[in-house]
Amino acid sequence: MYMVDTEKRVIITAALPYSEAIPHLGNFVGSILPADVFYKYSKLAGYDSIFICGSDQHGTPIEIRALKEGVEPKEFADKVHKEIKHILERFGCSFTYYGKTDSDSNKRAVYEIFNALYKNGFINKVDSVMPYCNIDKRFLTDRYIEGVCPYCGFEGARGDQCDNCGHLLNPSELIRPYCGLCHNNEIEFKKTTNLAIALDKLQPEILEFVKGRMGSWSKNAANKTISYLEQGLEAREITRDMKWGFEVPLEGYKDKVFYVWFDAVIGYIGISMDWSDQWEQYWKGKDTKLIQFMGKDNIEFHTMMWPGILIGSDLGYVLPHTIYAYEYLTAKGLKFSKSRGVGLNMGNALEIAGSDYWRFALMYLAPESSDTDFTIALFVDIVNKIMNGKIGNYVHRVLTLLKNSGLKASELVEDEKSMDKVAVLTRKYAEDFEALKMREALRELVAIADIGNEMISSSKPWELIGKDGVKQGSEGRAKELLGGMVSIVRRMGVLMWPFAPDASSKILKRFGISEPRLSDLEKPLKELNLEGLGPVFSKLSDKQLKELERFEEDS
RNA sequence: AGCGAGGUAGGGUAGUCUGGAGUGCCCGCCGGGCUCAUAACCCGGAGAUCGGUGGUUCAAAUCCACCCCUCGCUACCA
Repeated sequence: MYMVDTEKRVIITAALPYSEAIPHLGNFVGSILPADVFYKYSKLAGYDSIFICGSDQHGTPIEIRALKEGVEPKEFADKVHKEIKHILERFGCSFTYYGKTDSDSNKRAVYEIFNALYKNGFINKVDSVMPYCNIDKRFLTDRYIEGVCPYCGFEGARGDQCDNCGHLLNPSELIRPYCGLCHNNEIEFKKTTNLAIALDKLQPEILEFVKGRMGSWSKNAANKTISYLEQGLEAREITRDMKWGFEVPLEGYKDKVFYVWFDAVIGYIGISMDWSDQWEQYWKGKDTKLIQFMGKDNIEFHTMMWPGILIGSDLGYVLPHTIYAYEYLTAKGLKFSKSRGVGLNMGNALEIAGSDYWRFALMYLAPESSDTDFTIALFVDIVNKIMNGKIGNYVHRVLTLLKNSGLKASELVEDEKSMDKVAVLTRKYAEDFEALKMREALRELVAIADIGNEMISSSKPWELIGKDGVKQGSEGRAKELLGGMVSIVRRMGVLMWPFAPDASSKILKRFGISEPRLSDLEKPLKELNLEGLGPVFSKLSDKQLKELERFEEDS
């Protein structure tokens, strides 16, 4: 019935969270959550899919953060990695493997790819002059050199941008520059040579790749990429003068490390290597579809640089099939924060409400095509009205009716005709998913609940079924009505799994389903376990609301 | 400043590629119904100069031009 090619292998990835801090809800809904939801759908549909993600551990911010805390960067990054992994699991994410970029496997993958790029002639040397702090004995990235803004005279402008007037800056433009780390002014501009990937040489092949694939990309990713390509790509540096990272395996560059973006995108492969020996069947499989989710700030890395790396190294890895870049979930009137304790991050969100509530509400508002505001009022509405009122209440009232009727589920009759609308919505649900319109798919589920509730209202089953069973002579009618209603409960349980896995499992357990598949919907109803009936969802309590309000902006 | 995305009832969105009556959805609001269910559910209604101006067209939310506002990127944040 569902036109799914189960022979096809699928790799699903989400942009790797940077292991400096616990992601906030906006980060979560911008890549990992939709990726996880899509992965769960792919399992429902019967795809041979894997879901790969992990922590991005290198780069200057982590090195400096560790320095400040007086620990080794690796120790710091591994600690945060464990915290992120734990919180994502608590949010119901079912990664095939959640790894990290600072691993031996990823180092092997990076070296293999770098050596191939080098051999194939796509590695350039690039000379540049960079600020160097003679006290800290290190080169400073644009962010970590400060001084007076040449445009507005603001003291404390950073080398990349002035926070006061918004002007974009170069470090050399700063007046009276000083080191952003030790605040001394012993700055020297020194020459350094780094390695770069020759995206300019790879441009024709990247262009060809983009043209062939952009039909299945999100609009922002496709258009931005075309615009970049029209302007022409430049060589992009892949090494840095710092200690934390994978050292460059080339004579003359061994005191440098690979640039964090380079080993982060390759991390998708490196992390898969840590997962299983089967990794190659996926990454080098001819028919593998690579589907990648990310926030809009990550587009160019996935649409040009990453394909450029794969094309230039020519090692037989699959290129991205679908690139879906989410807009931002903004938090008007709410504090979304990455730093602990200050705002609503993934950790304290779970202390207020269970993961199902966040997953469902966030996907209901998922910023698929434009920035979307997340407010407490919206969250409360979605939980109380949609999840609790429509879906949870429907499940509960039908199962209660069934229990009161004393009828066995196996003797219920499903009236095909009354199920037509529901079947159409289920088909739309699958189509929405295939088109990555997951928010729409979730709305089909809500529409199914609407149909269920309407069926109950119009057929008035309480006239046939009392607390002590079905009224004399109404058994046939009761079996018909309950057949449709109960099968909708099962359907909602299955279709809800990607969005609210806990509640879904709770419902499906009654039907004896542990690994839901869309094909379960075609099976006749079996006996149900109606032990301990209770609400599937509940409304947010006053206590929960109070806790949420703590995260409202004071202004 | 350049490039990309977005601006649609009180709020949130779909529709825009491929022009055809302001067409749909969720919340809120108003009115009615129901009593199986969690003060839950169902039905009906009101509410929109489709960011602005100008243009093309028999016809524009949709196509073109210019302008305003929000977000992102601009190659050394990741």
